[in-house]
Amino acid sequence: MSQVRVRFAPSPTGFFHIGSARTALFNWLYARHTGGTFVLRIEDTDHARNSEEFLNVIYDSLTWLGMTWDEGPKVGGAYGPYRQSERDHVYKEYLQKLNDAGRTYEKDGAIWFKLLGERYEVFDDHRQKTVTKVKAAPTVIEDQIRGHVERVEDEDFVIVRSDGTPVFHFVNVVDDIAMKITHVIRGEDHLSNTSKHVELFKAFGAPVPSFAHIPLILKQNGPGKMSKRDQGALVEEYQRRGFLSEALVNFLCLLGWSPKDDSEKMPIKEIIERFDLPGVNQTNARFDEKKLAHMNMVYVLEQPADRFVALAQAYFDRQKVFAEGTAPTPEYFREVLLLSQPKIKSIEELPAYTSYFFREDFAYDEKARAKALGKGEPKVRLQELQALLATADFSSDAALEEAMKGLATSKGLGFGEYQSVARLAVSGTNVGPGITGIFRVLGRAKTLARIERLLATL
RNA sequence: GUCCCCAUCGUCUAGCCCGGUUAGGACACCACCCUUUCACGGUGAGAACCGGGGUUCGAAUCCCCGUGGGGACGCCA
Repeated sequence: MSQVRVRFAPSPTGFFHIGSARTALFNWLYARHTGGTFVLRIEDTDHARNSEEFLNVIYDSLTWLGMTWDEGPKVGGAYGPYRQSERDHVYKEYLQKLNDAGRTYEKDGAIWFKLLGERYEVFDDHRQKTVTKVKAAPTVIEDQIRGHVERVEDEDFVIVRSDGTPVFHFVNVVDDIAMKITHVIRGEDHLSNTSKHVELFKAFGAPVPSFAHIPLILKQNGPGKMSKRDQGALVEEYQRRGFLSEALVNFLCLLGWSPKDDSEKMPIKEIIERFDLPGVNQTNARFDEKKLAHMNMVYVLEQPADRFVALAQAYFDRQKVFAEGTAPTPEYFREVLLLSQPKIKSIEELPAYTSYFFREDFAYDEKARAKALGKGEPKVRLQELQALLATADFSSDAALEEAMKGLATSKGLGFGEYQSVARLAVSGTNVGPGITGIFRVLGRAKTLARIERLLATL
């Protein structure tokens, strides 16, 4: 059995698109599933704006998503170089093969690939000009996802531009041959190009790789496929916003592929085991950020404490949440985060969710204030709490809870009577972690000071 | 316009290949429960086989035609 070799071949445009990420992912999954090789090849043939910086966007995103490549830039391999801008000698050599076989000709200074068959002229009313066509037999594509596809490739096409640079169709096929690629897994937008590619493979006398054209990702609002300009289309955006890469990967896997039972959240190991080309759908999938958000929440909730804190720390640093010299101690920061973790859905809501832990001059939310102070005897409740907390045991949530419940019971009131005013006093809001947890993390001094601050306004 | 691909709840999908299901799950939405606020969680509801022909005792499932959606028609990749 021959070893599977797949490749992901992005062009460094400065963006790493969610659709590209999924194409990369399906290639990577297939390589890992089959024990094959995942090759990264940079298609930077015709780009004036082809800088290291743009390449780093690709490397960073792939790395962040956990897709390590076995051959390619940085890691090398037996079939390098892996940047097309460095492979001119290979293209010259292959062009010579085509010349020798009599399958090229020059026209308008460019080199064209000559299809086999009788030529005739016809007026193309879409392009509004007369074109030369070829009476060619249909090209057959046996696609692993689409099945048997036939398409007539009936026009010669340019393979080397008049400025001497080779075009995509040519370099793509040449590199696939030279790099011994066995499976071409790419977006369905390339299906129509495939007949050109197959004809080139045949002209080279090279074995035609197995094709698998995966469905496209459609934009969530409006018509058409998702493009770089669309909201939420860039991988780096999710990275910046503190999404968990495992969540994004898991979500992307489910866009166009299904394990065929009801499994959704799966560790990558399991996805690798279960992923296969025949399981890929044929229908385009609409990107749904709500479902991604849900997947992300599921992953956020189950993060081990250390990783959760590290992710949050990185996010706070990137967002410069704390002004110079105002950062809390790591111990305090950690306590606040662990108190919040079970309550939130994403890393990015953490700064707002925890802001009152890091400042004494927080504002009272108007609605929360009206609600908490609007009924009963808030002032009396606060005074009772003040007295209780002056001597209460702050060492655990349970101890504080017991004390507060005791107070409530002794006054014949519900826990909520104290909870709502206390929450307003210590946080200025009516949402947040359990009140006793807030007390404990804040500590006695801050808690009492905050109650005093609210009391002073009544 | 030509060619290619596709078609199950609003969305992602299972079921289709090998016809017989109360057409299943998840997200979202709604209701209720849990509760110490807010989340989480639990329970429940509503929600789909694009249309028309055919084949068949029987069609989401097989075939054809429409329609709809997507893609490709560059000296871009």
